[in-house]
Parts: sequence; C-alpha cells; structure tokens
Amino acid sequence: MGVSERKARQRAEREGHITAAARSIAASEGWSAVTVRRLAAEIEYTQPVLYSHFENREAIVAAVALEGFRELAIALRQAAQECAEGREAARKVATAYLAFAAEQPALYEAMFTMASSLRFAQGDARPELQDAFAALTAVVPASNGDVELATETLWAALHGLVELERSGRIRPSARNERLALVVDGLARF
Amino acid sequence: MGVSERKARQRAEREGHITAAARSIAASEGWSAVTVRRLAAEIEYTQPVLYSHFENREAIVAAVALEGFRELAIALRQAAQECAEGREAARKVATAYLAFAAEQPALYEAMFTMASSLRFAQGDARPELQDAFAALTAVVPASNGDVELATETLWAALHGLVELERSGRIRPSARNERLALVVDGLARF
DNA sequence: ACACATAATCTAGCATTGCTAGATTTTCAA
DNA sequence: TTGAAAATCTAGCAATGCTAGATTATGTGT
Repeated sequence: MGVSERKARQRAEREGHITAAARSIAASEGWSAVTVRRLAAEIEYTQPVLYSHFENREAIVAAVALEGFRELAIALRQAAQECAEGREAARKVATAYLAFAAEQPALYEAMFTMASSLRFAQGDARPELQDAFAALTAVVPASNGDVELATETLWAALHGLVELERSGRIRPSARNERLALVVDGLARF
Repeated sequence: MGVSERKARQRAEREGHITAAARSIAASEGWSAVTVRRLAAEIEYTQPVLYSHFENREAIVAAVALEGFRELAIALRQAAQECAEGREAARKVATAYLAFAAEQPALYEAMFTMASSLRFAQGDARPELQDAFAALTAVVPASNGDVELATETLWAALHGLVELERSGRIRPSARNERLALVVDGLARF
C-alpha cells in the first residue's frame, strides 16, 4: 500500500511547483503578475487545483514568504560564522541582511509587506520566523541588558533601511555609511 | 468673467471631497475598501468624473499620502518645539513619529507602502516629502559629521519600528524601550 | 429670448481578477 | 469488471479598474 505515499509525494511536489512558479514570476514581473490563472497555467492544471493546496492567493504568498525566512536565517548564520569577533560579526550580518533584501526584492516583499497573516509577536509564531529572529540575536551582545529588546531594535533599523531604500527615499549611495551608523549605534559591545 | 474661477473652485472642492472620502474609508475599513465605484458613490458622481481628477486609483492614494506628509511634518515640528534641549527634543520627535503612525495606520500605509510613485531620493522630489524630512533633520545634531546621513538612518530606524510593530513582529509592550535605544544610539549628542 | 458650440457628465460596457458549485473523469479496491 | 470515491475540469459569478461614445448642461454671441 505505497499508493497513498506516492500520492502524498506527488502532491507535495506539485505544491512545490506552485510556490516555485509564484516566486519566479514575482521575481521577474512583480507580484501583481502572479495571478491564480497564471500559476495554474504554469503548473498545467486548472485553477481549482490550486485551491486544494492553498486556501487563497495570500496563502501562496505566505508560503513563499516562509521559504524566504528559512533562507534569510541561513544567510545570516553564514555571515555570522565568517568572523567570530563581536562588532565585525554584527557588521557582516547586517550587510548580509541588506544584501538579501537587495538581491531578492520580491521575496523580501512577500516576507514583510504582503504576507499580512504572518506575525510572530503573538503565540502563533511560525518557527521559521523565530529562527530568523534567533539568527539576528546571535550577533547582539548580551552584555547590555535585554537581548530580545536589542534584537528587535536592530531588526527594525535594518528593515527600515531596506524599505526606505527600496521606495527610493534615501540615497542608495550612502548605504554602507548608514549601515555603519546602525551597527555602531545599536549593536554596541 | 468670474465663471471660470467658480468652476475651478468647485473642481478643487470636489477633488478635496474625493481624497477626504478615500481617507475616511481607508481609515475605517482599510484601503481595499476604497474602490473607484465606492468613491464615486460617496461624492455622488459617476466613475469617469474621478478619472478627470486623477489619472488612476493610485494617484488618489498618492494625493492622500501627500496630505499625510504635510501633517507628519507639522506634528514633528510641534513635538520639536515643545522642548529645546537636544536629546530630549529628539526623544519627543521620535515619540511623535511613532504616535502619528499608530494613530493613523491607513494614512501611514498610503505614505510608505502604497504610494510607490512617491520617491524623493531622486530629483523629482515632492516638497512635502522634503519638508517632512527636514523636520526630522532638525533634531539630528550636526556635531557628528554628515547630517543628511544621520537623518536618513534615524528615519529608517523609526520607520522600521513602525512597520514591524504594525505587522505584529515585535512586542508592542516594548515600544518605549526600543525607542529609547534608537534615540540614544542614533541621535547622539 | 434663442440657437449653438463646448464643456461636463453619464450610460454601458470591456477585460481581468479571485474564487466556487457542480459536472466529469480518473483511480483503485472489492 | 464494477462501482464508489477521489481528483480534476468546465463554466460561471461578482467585483474591480478603466474607457469609448452617447447625452445632457452650460455659457456665449446674436
């Protein structure tokens, strides 16, 4: 009776195709081009099939966002490991954060602007989000009081830099200087 | 020949009704409830009339966003004047910034998340945006190097705090502590 | 007061979207 | 082979942004 296993595997595979297609279209043409019809055509099934995988369009975006959080956590951890020393590690991680957002703007948009159902201050926190948060915590020194507080603040500053630069409201040329200010000001040792 | 003046005045008045209706509906039901049909019904005209005022729906959002920037600038200036001393002034202004966003979330959303055509790093900067930026610059001390750089960074940090709190990703209860960290870290004297 | 050109407004509709009820086909076990 | 259940499709609804072309109102010149 390996039939149901095969079916489950095929279903999971198809679900992967859906999110991959969504991500790919969003990356090249923006999220407004990611329509349910377009996704259906991409995976060569009809629309109702998508709704057997996801409750609605936003759930597809949220699935992509979760992928993004997993990858962000990995990228931050990698950056942190490159260099053990405190402040330099913080700088590397912050740089990696900005690079992640800059290299995959549509993905970052899904994570922070579109997936409005993904919160994690409350109890219904998704592990992916907590994990990415933990990756940031790692470079915030415990020396200076509340670590969670410092992490939240650093995250907010980095996110603000990403958003204002993406919307063209701060000078892209000054990115590194701003980053230095943030790291020196908020990740002090 | 005061006829054309009267017509222009009535047109301007009607345009004000449109943005006011958009703002009001957005505040109470969210921007997704702000449809062109709904706005047309609200001002008791048909849809094409709206398109004689604004190029498209986004232009209506942008008009509301500009109102928001004007009001933000006023609110920040007011907060700065309450207290002349350096660091305390910065704290007041930062608090005012967060309060503005918290009290009018839909307006803030229009300003930063929706009005994608409103940028001001480039040359096509709208004066309203520059003015709000200037209100923030006022509390950043010129002592420590590049003032524009410091202002951009402070703005980004405040914006990040707003966004992450609005999306439920940082604890609302720790707002004041985070704000203190940002002010102490980025608006140093 | 009246005719007429122009400006203002409306009617009606298109194409697209997210989503779904119900028909139809496929699958697999008895 | 058959028949129930699972998987998939067809076809359509209601809502949206936007617009062409018909219609009405307005102000001017006679």
